[in-house]
Amino acid sequence: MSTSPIRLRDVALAAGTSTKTASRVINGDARVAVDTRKRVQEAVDSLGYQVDLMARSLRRGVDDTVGIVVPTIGDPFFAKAIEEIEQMALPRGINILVASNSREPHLERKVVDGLLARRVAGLIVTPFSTDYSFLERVSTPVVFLDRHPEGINVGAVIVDDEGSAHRIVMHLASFGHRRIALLTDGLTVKTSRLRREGYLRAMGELGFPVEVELQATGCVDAAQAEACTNHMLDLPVPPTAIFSARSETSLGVVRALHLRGRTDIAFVSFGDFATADVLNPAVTVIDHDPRVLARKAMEMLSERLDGTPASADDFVIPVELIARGSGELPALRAAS
Amino acid sequence: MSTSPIRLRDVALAAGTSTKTASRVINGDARVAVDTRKRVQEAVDSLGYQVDLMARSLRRGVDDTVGIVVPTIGDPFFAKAIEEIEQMALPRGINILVASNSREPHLERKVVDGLLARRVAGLIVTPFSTDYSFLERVSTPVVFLDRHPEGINVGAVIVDDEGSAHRIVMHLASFGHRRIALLTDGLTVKTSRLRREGYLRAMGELGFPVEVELQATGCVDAAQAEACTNHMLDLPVPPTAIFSARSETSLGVVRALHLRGRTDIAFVSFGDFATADVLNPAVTVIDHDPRVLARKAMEMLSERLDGTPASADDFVIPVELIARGSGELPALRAAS
DNA sequence: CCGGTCACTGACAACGATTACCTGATGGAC
DNA sequence: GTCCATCAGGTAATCGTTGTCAGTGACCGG
Repeated sequence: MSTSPIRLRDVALAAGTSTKTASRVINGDARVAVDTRKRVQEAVDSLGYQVDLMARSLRRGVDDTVGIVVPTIGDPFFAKAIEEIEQMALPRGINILVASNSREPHLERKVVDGLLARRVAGLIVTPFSTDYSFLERVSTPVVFLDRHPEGINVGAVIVDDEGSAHRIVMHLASFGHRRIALLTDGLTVKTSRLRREGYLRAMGELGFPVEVELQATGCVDAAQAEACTNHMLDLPVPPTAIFSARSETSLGVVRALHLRGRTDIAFVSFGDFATADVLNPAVTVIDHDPRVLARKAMEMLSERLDGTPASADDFVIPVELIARGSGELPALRAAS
Repeated sequence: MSTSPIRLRDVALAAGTSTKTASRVINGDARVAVDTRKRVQEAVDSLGYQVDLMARSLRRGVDDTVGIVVPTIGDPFFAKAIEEIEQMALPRGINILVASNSREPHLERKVVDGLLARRVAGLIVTPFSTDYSFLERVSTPVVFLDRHPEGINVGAVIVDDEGSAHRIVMHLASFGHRRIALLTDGLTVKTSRLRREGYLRAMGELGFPVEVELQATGCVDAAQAEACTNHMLDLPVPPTAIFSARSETSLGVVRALHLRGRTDIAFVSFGDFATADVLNPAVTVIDHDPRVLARKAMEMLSERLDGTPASADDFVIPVELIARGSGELPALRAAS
């Protein structure tokens, strides 16, 4: 059976002090006589006292937690980001509340509100597609991760989506490709839009025709990406190169290319994934490390939690193009 | 700037009732007159009132949260499990607190205590290697995930580790393999021990020699697994088949085999991974779906939260051997 | 020897919601 | 017409901790 919980007053009683003094010891207040501190400390140890964080948080007005909102927790990208944040929070005694908006715009607001009702000390959010201006009324510090939100101007940690996408297309073009296909998540997602813009700009600059049939802009998961890839390969004139704008969709593309034995088609992925360098050919990617983004986001949030004046500027993480082979395949079957 | 927060008394004032009545409405108490209820409801809506969950939890004694403890959040296996739990918790208005023990036995207790201090309603824990008997003094419902803990007899959702490992070895043996290598995580991890036991039992039953050099029992991550695999391939008489006891280590094995062009070596992975069916040869795995485990764990926890008498029995999830090719490669280079 | 710091300590209220207990009505049964 | 059950709703206590403020000696300079 459960032992009755030990409260601060039990400690105070055992130590022969007031609860206030016991509280002071627990919170490391210097103004406590050495022997009093020792008595309280002993009482704490022998009774096995643990602060009731619920009560503390109510009294203090904030909870020592950071809320994290991502579209899907299971996505390795976000899972790694969450891990990084948790690792940084742990030593500070901060716990993390994880919530997903399940890629549902109508849930985003609710999920964030739920976290705020818990009085989280701070929030790290990967916006999906909601207008986040409602956060302006809130005093809780927020940092956005991977995407800049709509309707509000606060700090976000991002990468140069548009520029990197542009670079990928240029890279493929330098190997002779003209028919370059694009696979993205739905365009309500800001990163998808930006990456597509980079693609379009590059195609325009190169003077390549931009064909609708080479753009699959609604691949929410690997399965859909696989289907879209298959569809493209069945076109009368299929693409000679594919640019997948997300790791998750890349898995689908890889699956389609390998199952159909079309590994002669060039391929670049925006975002690395586990076996990218083991496949044959190994997959060329834009490095897009969630840990790096997460670390920076948590640093920014920590500053705000410590009351440091918050710059609302975005922080852009540099990325790298890692050429592994699949992105350097020549366009053998000459451009149409 | 931030609007002053709306409290229950503001709602009560606006609705012309006492806070108690407002509270009743919010908590769906039937004993409230229809029009009173309506007035309160309107006040809530127009003021945008949100319950302060901190205060509510203090009063109630428990918080509507479920704590999850895993070794590493970034591991896709656990990430998927967490996702599943979150999905189930969301509609019940339950938030989840995620913490990792970072594979550090000395952190396990601390992390769990931290969650308990938060008065979580329940816990789902994947134990690493600590004695969990301290949980017996606690009244918080706990369900263990993937591994049965030491020192305590409560419900756990697991798979038949020993039996499945045994099956894998038998499978490989049926294709002529005798020199079957084993790669596991550290043996302080219970699943590793059990899978190794299954391996040893099968080898014994088959009358195959069990060689120390064919057992790498400390592969904590993919990189180490890769190194161990390379080491084994360099043996005078290398193995003809490899059994990796964990998805994470499988990635390392795959990497080594592919980079060295030794895809003629048979391979079976305990646990599926993203590109397993795309590789050449596609990787044979024991299906070990984190979502299925997580769903069952959350169901068990929900029952306990609802006060249903808790059976402390383990629940064993059935698994399947998915033959994809790599596990069915014959032992061409005849057993020594 | 006195006013003034300084170091330490405790009583009390408050955080915001819920719960135990209580008060008046209302209404139907007898 | 009386009485009890039932319903609506209010009052005050409470959850466990911490901030505010007051207070007690001890010690110091003058």
